[in-house]
Amino acid sequence: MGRPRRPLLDRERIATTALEVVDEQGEFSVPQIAKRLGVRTASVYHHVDGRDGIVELLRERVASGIDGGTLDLEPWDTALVAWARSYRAAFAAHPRAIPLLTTSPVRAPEVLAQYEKAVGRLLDAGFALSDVMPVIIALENLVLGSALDLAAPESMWELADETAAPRLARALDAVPEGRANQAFELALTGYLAHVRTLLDAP
Amino acid sequence: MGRPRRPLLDRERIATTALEVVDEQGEFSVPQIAKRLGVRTASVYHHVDGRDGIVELLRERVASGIDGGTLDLEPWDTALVAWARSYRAAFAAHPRAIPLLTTSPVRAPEVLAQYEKAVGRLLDAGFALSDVMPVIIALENLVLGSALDLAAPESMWELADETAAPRLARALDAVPEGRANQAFELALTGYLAHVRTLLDAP
DNA sequence: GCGCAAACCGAAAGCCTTTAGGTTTACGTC
DNA sequence: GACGTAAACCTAAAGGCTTTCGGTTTGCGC
Repeated sequence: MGRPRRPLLDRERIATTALEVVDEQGEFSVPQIAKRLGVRTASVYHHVDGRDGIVELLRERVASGIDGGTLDLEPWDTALVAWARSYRAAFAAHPRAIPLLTTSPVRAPEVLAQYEKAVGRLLDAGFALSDVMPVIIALENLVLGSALDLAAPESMWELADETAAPRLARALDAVPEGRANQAFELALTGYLAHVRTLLDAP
Repeated sequence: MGRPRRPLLDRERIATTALEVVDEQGEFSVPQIAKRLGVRTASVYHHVDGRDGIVELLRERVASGIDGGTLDLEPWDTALVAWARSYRAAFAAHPRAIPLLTTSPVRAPEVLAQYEKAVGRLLDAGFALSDVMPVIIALENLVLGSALDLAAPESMWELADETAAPRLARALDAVPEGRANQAFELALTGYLAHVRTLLDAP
């Protein structure tokens, strides 16, 4: 067949298709993506650094949904919380992709720029240099941990044997709607309150 | 060859070997485990429900490192924090296994019993029924998020281009030792402080 | 117009997971 | 103690996946 008049593939289309497949199935394979794009498997490898390269593409694509503009809000704590919510929302938009992405943190250039901005906001707010990274890493952990919760099937929270854990069963019944959001907001509130105290006590 | 005089395999040995492989390589395959046990690949399938069954075995094995006794400590908040630390420590003992396990929460019977106990402690402490699960889920998110951080290679935190993110680079330099622990403790402290306030404000 | 590089394809190696069917041994029952 | 059944291992094989290699055609710069 040879080279086509117009390219059939590029990294954008591969990323889009991969995310499509993952959204539907929770996994993906290179042949699956190739088939959807009407192309042979080997061709994909000309644009992407193997399967892991596609995962990295997914990571960047999903992370591009984070609104870095939130970090410009005033005051600094409003900015931090808004950023955390946007961070989590970006993952929440593709729940089935989350397990693939959380294995290593996002390190795409645009996201790194956001980290740089976040560090700046914290330093300007008066945080000690040695406190800044723990504060940010803790936030990242919070976001990723809560994101994983979104990826877990609802059935994980249905009890097989109610009599073995009666109080757990009652507690579960009491929280039907939006449990994931509620847990995230709870942790976020506590986090922020504690972070604020770091400013007063050097 | 036929059936051996003494069984060569059982779920215990499979779990132990799988964890061994994962600790070394960060992944595992059924043929790898079979080879280590001096057995053919197909034999493993007689004891375990496929590859996913082995993952579940790993989840249970790692979770068995959680000390449920911490939940008997007094007062309730001491118990909760000790449980969280033990929970995370169990994962930290096998960092390379974490990505395999965090995709869905631990739901082994013994761990479920711990959840039941945790619910009991919170109810006895006076928490509203509808607050209990969010409090516990948030704790779980905290633990899993921090565990993922342990699994990420250190190189993830080395900056390729320092000039592009000068303040981030400085902040990173200021936290060389035990950043993961520090972030976890920070989030845990904030979490607990906030959870305590739920008791006073109904 | 020519040459080089780009973009696709076919083929194949070497993994992996899983199942099906055979063979020998243990174990409970009569 | 004999016997049938089920357990525990095996060989074999299907079918999937990732990745690489070399071939073919086309676009593009000079």
